[in-house]
Amino acid sequence: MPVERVRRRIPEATVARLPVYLRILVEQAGEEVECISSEGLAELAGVNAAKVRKDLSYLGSYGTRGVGYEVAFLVYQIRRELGLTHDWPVVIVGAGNLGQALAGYNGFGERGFPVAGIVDIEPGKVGSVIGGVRVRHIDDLQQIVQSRRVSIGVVATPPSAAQDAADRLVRAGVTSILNFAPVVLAVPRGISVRKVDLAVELQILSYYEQRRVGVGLQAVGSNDSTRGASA
Amino acid sequence: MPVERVRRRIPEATVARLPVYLRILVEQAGEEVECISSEGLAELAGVNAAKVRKDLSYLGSYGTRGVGYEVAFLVYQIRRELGLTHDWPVVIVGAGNLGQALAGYNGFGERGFPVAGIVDIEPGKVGSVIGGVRVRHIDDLQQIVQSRRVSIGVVATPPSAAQDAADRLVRAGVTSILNFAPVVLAVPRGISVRKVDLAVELQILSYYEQRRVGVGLQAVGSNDSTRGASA
DNA sequence: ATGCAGTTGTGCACGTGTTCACAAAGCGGG
DNA sequence: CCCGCTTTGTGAACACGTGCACAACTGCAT
Ligand SMILES: NC(=O)c1ccc[n+]([C@@H]2O[C@H](COP(=O)([O-])OP(=O)(O)OC[C@H]3O[C@@H](n4cnc5c(N)ncnc54)[C@H](O)[C@@H]3O)[C@@H](O)[C@H]2O)c1
Ligand SMILES: NC(=O)c1ccc[n+]([C@@H]2O[C@H](COP(=O)([O-])OP(=O)(O)OC[C@H]3O[C@@H](n4cnc5c(N)ncnc54)[C@H](O)[C@@H]3O)[C@@H](O)[C@H]2O)c1
Repeated sequence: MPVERVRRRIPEATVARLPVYLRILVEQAGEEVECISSEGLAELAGVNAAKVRKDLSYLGSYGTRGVGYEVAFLVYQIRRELGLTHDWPVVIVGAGNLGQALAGYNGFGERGFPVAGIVDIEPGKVGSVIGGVRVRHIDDLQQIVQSRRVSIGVVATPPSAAQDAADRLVRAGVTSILNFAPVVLAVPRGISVRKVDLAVELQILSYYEQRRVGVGLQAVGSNDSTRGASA
Repeated sequence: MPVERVRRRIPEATVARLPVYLRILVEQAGEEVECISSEGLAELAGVNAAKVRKDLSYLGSYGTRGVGYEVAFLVYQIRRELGLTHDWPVVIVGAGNLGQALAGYNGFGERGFPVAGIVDIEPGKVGSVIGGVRVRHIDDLQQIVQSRRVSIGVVATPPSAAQDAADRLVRAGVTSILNFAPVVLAVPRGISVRKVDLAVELQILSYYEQRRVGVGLQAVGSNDSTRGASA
């Protein structure tokens, strides 16, 4: 039979949870667990079991009634759906405090996002080696992106330079951006942007902290991570 | 008239956007802008104008029809609502790559989240000074939390130690946790947890990147940052 | 005064996401 | 081979979030 090609669109909320399931499943596989129920996975992911089943049902009917899901197979399916069947090299712009921490972090490469390069505008930063990658000048950005076929860029510059960094990334050919600078980036249509803003996170905590007058009565919230990606 | 005390509950999605508005408004105030319309603010925040108005309406009716919102006043109101009228000292657990980057980052203190302390379990790490803060042993955690009245803790340990770090934070008296480790933390009811997971962000980008077969037709998505806080 | 241009605040309809509840289906034991 | 136990997959109801559209209101010009 022909491989199904009309990929169903997966709800954004589900896309944001699949990586969490994936990590848990990989961990379970490492512990020789071969099969897991939606209930079990839900427990480990801190979400509702029905949600797990519905999420997984977007991938296809890969469970076995009365039994559960085969861990290894699910891992494969989620990887495939998330596009993790091959590596996605990333380029980091800004070799400061944060950029260095990111470049020196092995977790990225391990998860299929090797650091193809890190660039900075400051000549003084160029040349030093972080996590096995040499810092290069930002003028080399396009060359790095094209030669290494990079489609994901990380912005780790000061806020004032973030838009410039994003512009350069887009011009160099990057189509997805992960932004750590606390600014709203303007990008052309079709470019995906996701933002990680620690100050915002803290301020949200502050809000709930401040309301902690009576008892903790807030909804369990389940840490979903729904944010818009892509434009 | 008595000051209104029955605080309306603000929708989570709105709470997540208020910090963004706040930052923009503070910036505008710095540029001598005294008044801004929902349209103008929406443009800068990259969202719909009606959404801005609805969000702000949860704070009260602080706009002037035909004119807009007074920037300074809005800043004050959002700060008040988010509980940013006073500082929230934070304690960082794990003085590794990331913990050091965080401790050395001034942006936190500037935004009202001074680093009250950073602790590690490794005796070798204890004693060094990062961003003006001396790394202390994790056994001092409770003392730091209580003497400095810390209610927010940051987990920056390896994944395997994250649950332990969270447990210690809770035992020490912290009621909100910002977790950088890629694990789902279990915490008692009433403790707020927010997670920042870079690998998840990259995997979400990967999903949309992979689907980029035809044209970029995905919804604009607007970067909201809605995640569950608190348990 | 009155009119007009501009902008807010919100009712309403719509779309998305969550959860319940249950029929359908697999499995193992007798 | 059938029965009862278990768990999936999903329809339907509900909750939540978004955006349109417009009445209500402000301030200014005449
Ligand atoms: N350090 C943290 O823990 C932390 C936490 C939260 C957010 N952030 C945000 O991350 C960003 C980076 O923070 P940081 O602490 O690494 O800052 P940093 O000042 O240490 O580093 C910024 C680097 O970017 C480089 N740069 C400046 N303009 C550039 C340009 N146009 N192109 C390329 N490179 C350029 C600078 O030379 C510098 O090396 C900031 O926006 C900050 O607000 C950092
Ligand atoms: N470095 C990054 O850029 C980055 C990016 C994304 C996610 N993360 C995550 O952030 C976390 C920290 O990363 P890192 O690169 O700083 O790791 P790291 O290994 O450099 O630092 C971890 C630190 O935690 C300390 N520690 C270990 N167990 C502890 C315990 N029980 N109590 C207190 N301290 C303990 C260690 O001594 C070490 O100093 C990890 O979970 C990692 O997955 C890091």
